Amino acid sequence: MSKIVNNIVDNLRKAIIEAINSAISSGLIPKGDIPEFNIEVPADKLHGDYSSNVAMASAKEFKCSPIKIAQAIKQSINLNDSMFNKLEIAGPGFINFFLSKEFYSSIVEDILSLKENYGRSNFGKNQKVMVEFVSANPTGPMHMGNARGGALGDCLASVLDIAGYNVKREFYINDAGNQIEKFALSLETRYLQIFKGEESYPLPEDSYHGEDIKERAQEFANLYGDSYLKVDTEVRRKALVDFALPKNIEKMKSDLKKYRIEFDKWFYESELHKDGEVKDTIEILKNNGLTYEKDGALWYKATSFGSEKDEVLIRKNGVPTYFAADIAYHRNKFLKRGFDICIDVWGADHHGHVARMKRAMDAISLDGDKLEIVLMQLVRLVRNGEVVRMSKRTGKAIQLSDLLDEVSVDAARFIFNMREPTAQMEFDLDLAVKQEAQNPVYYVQYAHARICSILKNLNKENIKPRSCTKEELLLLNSDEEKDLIRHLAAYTNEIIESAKSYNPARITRYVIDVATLFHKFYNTCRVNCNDESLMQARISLCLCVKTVISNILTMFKISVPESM
RNA sequence: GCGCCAAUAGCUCAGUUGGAUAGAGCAACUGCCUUCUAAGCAGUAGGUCAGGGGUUCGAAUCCCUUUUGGCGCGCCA
Repeated sequence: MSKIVNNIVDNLRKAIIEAINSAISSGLIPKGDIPEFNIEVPADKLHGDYSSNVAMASAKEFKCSPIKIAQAIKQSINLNDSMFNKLEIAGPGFINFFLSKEFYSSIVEDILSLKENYGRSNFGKNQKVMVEFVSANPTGPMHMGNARGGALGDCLASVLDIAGYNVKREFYINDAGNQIEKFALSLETRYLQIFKGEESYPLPEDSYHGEDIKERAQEFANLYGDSYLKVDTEVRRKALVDFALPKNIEKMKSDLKKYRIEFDKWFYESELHKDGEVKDTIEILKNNGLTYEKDGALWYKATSFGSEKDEVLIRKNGVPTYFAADIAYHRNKFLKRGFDICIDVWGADHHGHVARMKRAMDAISLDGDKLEIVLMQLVRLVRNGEVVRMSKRTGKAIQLSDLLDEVSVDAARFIFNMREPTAQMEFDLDLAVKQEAQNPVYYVQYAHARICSILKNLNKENIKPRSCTKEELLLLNSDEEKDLIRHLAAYTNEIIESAKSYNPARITRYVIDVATLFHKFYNTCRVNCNDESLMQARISLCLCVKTVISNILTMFKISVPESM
C-alpha cells in the first residue's frame, strides 16, 4: 500500500500536536487540552495542499485568538521529515500546508512500483465481511431495483476487498414461506387453465399475474401433459414448484452472470428450516424471555428493543414468518459462519425493517451494530425525458434482462454507481446507450485509450518507457501535472473513505475526476516532446494514470479498452 | 395519525462529517485539430442552497418549525 500518502495526514497531525505541546511548554499559549480538529484538502489550491482548522477549533479551549495560536504553531512546528516545505496562516486562522516537490516524484514512483496493487490497504484488517445483495424473489424475473442493487452490492464488495477486508458475496433465496405458496397457487392455476380453459380457473386475487408464470406452467405441461390433473392439489403444486423454481434460479444466475456478478454462495432459506436453525433461533428468544403467545401465534417482544409494536414469529397456522427466518439467517452468518460484519443491500422500501432486524440481533445476544444495512432508493427509468415503466417489447415492467438488451454492461454498472445509494436516481436510457462524450463511462475509458495510443505511437518511434531518476520526475512541475499527481495520490484514502461509508459512488466520481485532470494535462503538456528527460517523466505519469484508471475499472468489472 | 428519506443552476447530481468566493456534467452560447485519439480542452452565462427561526468566530451542512415530494407502519417479503 502507499506508505507516503496514508502517512501524510497522520504525520501532519502528529506534527501539529507536537507543535502545540511545545508551544504550551514554552509559554506561547496557555495550558489546555487539544480538541478535535480537521486536516483537509482545500477546494482552492491557493489555500495550500492540506489545511487545518486546528487554531480556530482550539481558540475556545486556549482562550486565545485563532491567529495567535496559529502563529505559535507556525513557530514551533517541525516539518523537516515531512513532505511539506511551507505553511501559511490565512483567513480567520486556517493553517495551510504546502507540499514539497519531492512529494510529487515520490507518488509517481510509488504508483509505478505498486501497479495493480496501488490503492490497496489493510484498513479492513482482513475482517470477514459478507455483502448480501440482490436476493431477488425467485418467483419471478428481476427488475430495475435488482439492477441497481446488483451494481451497488457488487462494487461495494470490490471496494471492501481493495480496502483490506475478506469479502464474500451472497444471494439469499427466499424459497420458503408464503410467497412460495403463492407461487405454487399461481402455477397451478395457469396449469389448470391450459387444459380446462381460463374461464373455469380465474386467477385468484393473491396470485402472481405475470407472463413468466404462464410460460413456466406451459413448459411443465409440455413435459408432463395432463398427467398432473388427477393428482392431489398438494402433489401437483409441489411438482410445479420443484420444476419452476430451479428454472427461475438458473435464469437469475445467468442474467447476473451476464451482468458480471458472481456470488460466492446462493443461500437457500429452506435450509434454515430444514436444519432446525429457525426453530433454534426462536428457542433462544424464548429462553431470553422475549416471546409470548397471543391469538394462537407466537410473538416476539420487539417493543422491549424500541420497536413500536411486537412481531409475530410463528403464525397461528404453525408456519414461521419471514422475520423469524431472517433472524435465523443473520444468526447463521454471524455465529455459524463467523462473519465479523454483515452488510445487507436493501431497497429503501424496507427501511422499516432495519432497526427491527438490528435489534433482533441484540435480542439473540449478538451485536446488532455489526449488521449494516445499505438502503438504496428506487430507480426511475427515463427515455426521451419521460419516465418509462413498461418495456416496449414485452409490455411488462422493465426487467434486468430488458435493460441489458438495451444498455451495455459497462454503462449500466458505471451509471448505477454514480449516485449515492441513498439518493433516488434517474437512469437515462438515451444517455446510457450513447457511445459519446456525454456518457461518463466512455469519458473515462477514453482517457485510458488515449494513454495507450500515446504509448503505441512512441513505441513506433522506438521510444520505450524507462524508469526515471528523481531529478527527472521533478520536471513534472506544471499546474496540470501537479494537480493530476495530487489527485492520484488520494486514491488509497478514497478507497478507505468509500469503504467506511459503504459508498462505491465515491470512487466512480473519483475516476471521472482522474479522467478530467488527465485530459487537461493532455491538452497542455505534450508527452512526445524534445526534452528526453521530460518526455520520460511524462510517460511515467501517463503510466500512473493508466494504472489508476485500470485498477478502478477492473475493480468495478468495467472493460478497460486500449483503443476506442 | 406516527415514523424514515429527500428538497442545491433550466435538467441530472456533488458538496470530504461545521470552514475560506456553493461546484461538476448535460442543455445554451463563443473559441481551439496540416505534431501524441475533438469520445477532448479553454471560456461565457446560469443560485434567495424549498420558506422561516435558532445554535457560534463561521451553517447548504447541526436543532426546531412550515411547505412539497418518495416510502414505510400486515399472522406480506
